[in-house]
Amino acid sequence: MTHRRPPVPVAQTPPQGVQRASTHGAPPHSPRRPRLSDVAALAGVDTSVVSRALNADPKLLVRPETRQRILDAASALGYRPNAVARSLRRSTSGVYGLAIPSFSNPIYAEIISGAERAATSVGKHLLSSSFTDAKPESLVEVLGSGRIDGLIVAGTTPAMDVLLDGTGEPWLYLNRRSPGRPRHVVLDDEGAARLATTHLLRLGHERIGHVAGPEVADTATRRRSGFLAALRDAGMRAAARDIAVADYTSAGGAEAIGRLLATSRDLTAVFVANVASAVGVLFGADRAGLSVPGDLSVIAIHDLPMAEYLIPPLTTVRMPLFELGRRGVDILASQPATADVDEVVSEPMEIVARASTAPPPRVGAGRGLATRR
Amino acid sequence: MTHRRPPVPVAQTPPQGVQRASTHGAPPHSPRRPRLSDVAALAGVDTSVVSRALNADPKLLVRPETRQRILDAASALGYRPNAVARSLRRSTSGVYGLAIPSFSNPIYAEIISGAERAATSVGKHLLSSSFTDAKPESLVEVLGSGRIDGLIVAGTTPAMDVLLDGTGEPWLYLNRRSPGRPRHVVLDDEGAARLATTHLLRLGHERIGHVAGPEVADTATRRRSGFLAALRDAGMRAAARDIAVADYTSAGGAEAIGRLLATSRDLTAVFVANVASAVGVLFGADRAGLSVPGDLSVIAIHDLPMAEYLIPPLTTVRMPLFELGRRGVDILASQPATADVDEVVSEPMEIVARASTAPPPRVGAGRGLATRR
DNA sequence: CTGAAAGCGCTTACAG
DNA sequence: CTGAAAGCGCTTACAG
Repeated sequence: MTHRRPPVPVAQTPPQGVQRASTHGAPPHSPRRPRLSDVAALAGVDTSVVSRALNADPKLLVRPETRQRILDAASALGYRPNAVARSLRRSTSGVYGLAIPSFSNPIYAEIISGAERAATSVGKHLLSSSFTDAKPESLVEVLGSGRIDGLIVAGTTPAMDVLLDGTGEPWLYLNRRSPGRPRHVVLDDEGAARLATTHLLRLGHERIGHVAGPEVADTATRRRSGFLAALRDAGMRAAARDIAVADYTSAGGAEAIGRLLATSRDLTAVFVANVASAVGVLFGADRAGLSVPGDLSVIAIHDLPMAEYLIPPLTTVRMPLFELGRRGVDILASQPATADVDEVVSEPMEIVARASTAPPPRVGAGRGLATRR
Repeated sequence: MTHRRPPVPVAQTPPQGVQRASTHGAPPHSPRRPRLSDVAALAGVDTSVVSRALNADPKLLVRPETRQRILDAASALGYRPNAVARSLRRSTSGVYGLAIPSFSNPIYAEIISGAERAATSVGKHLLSSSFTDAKPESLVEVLGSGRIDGLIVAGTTPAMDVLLDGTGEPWLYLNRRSPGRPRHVVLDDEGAARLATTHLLRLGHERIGHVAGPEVADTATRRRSGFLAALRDAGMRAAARDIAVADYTSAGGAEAIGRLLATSRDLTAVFVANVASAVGVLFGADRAGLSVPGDLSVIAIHDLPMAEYLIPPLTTVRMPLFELGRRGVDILASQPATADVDEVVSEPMEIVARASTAPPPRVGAGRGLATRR
């Protein structure tokens, strides 16, 4: 029987009772959880044979009837191996960890989903945690504690690659580059931004603004670069006032589009760095009396189930987030902790064209600039 | 794994090599992870003393200088206790698990956040997992494996309370009632629905519809009850055709409001079972040519950061989700696995009044039925 | 074919 | 004040 004690912090020690009363002669109908030795006793064999039989060790030569006796005994007792003991012995836990800043950003949902799928397919568990409360050191501590076999860190956080390296265990940044030795898988955010911007250019837009993500986010930097590069390739350039920095939230997006419209009144389209901001942009445009896409086209990075039901439905660039999570786990499982990893997920990104983008208003038609001035 | 064998007592002191070894060719020599015995050897004391010193065992009487030597040795070696060995010995892992159907539903983000906070404050970790891929049995297996000290199950899933009970470990349903012996903490979904409906009644609405959640969801049932009860209290009743069952998604919400408007043309308000559906309802109303709230008021359960930036901003009932997660962990930590738990989170719910609700259109004014068909 | 033994890295009652 | 010893529940090389 497992002893339930009051939760204690690391330092402790109420002088609790003995773990288990006596060494031998466990009561037959004890509520104690069955162990390997209970199965062995019931089957009349050694624990080592039980272990190998239950683990289907191919090197175990055992009489079919003995094997059956073992399996019967295990199921009669409801035996479930103690994963902790196994982990200690094998020095591998069968668990990968994934850490993100917060679960409230919906893009992580898809990443986790891909990571869980990959973990399942390599026979591991994936357990996730946010570190809003926990300091980065606590993540390092978990990775170094033997509890998990590897850690994926997604999203913007204080850099901790050096600390993580100190554990000797494999870890990986997802969609964020590691400053020191390369240990990351990223999406082609620059390409996605190019794709989005090019979509607007092809529709005929010539004055395109950008609602950017926060400066600290690596993804924001790459998306801004892609935006600028696409304009450059088209022989255009963006003025500094055509870019408003926001923070990947709806509130920030609403505020940023307000600034943009105030300073760059002739914009006919805006490329928004993420979908949450874009919700705010749609709102801000509406509040400013602009019709989307009649007066202003809006496109954003990342798709969401909800995007299709915004007013108007939002054109987005769908990114291979699921695949990103999957690759993360695959690499953890297949590459040594010391290997350099610098990979871009190759799955295609695609424009999900919805109603928020359209050709620019013809000059002189519709609201026209007058509306804004 | 050669690193397990060599008991060579070489004067190994160098703290972990943390340098960015340019791993080209020769794999960098990864020093074996320091164990308790390494610290003991360096400090010149027994492992048992080290253990007690590092764990700040109050019963340990040790000379200050010895204690300091131990702490110095531990930090010189970069010693990090092996949590697996500790778990095996203490038969407690210091980890709680939380399982949900999917991370893509944003309400879980807040629940997880509360649960993580509570776990931190009782000195435990909280690790989360979805079981979209994994079968319920795999959850049971994790709970029964000694890896975690308790499990919280949130959201609609196949019932597995009997299986969970079989592990002897504590578990808890969150916002979902257990069919057998009570082991759940819920929100007052019925009260929230009453609150929302009453809000509409107070605005003067007399024809109120309901976009419900899926029949299988316990929360959906409770919200529908609250809706009906509030109407009843006001001396009204809802016809069956005033309720459209959806599935907690935007797509379902859009579809449901379409059905509702087709059959109950005189509705002036709709109570939507969750916020994702409400996004679809706003969309569907707009598509049907109705203005919100001019023609139709919309209110939904659960608040979201995005709700404020929908068009129009959505009136919601904010639920104490954070507190729900927190209570879950608190109970896991404080109640025995055998205790009955049947609790409603007592923190207040509140109406977040935004622009999607208003008094009903005056008869003869506004769109009128003609607009609809 | 099956068993005995060592040991994974800790913690803790007990002895001195 | 500090150490020796047992043991948490497994796995696995080795022996018979």
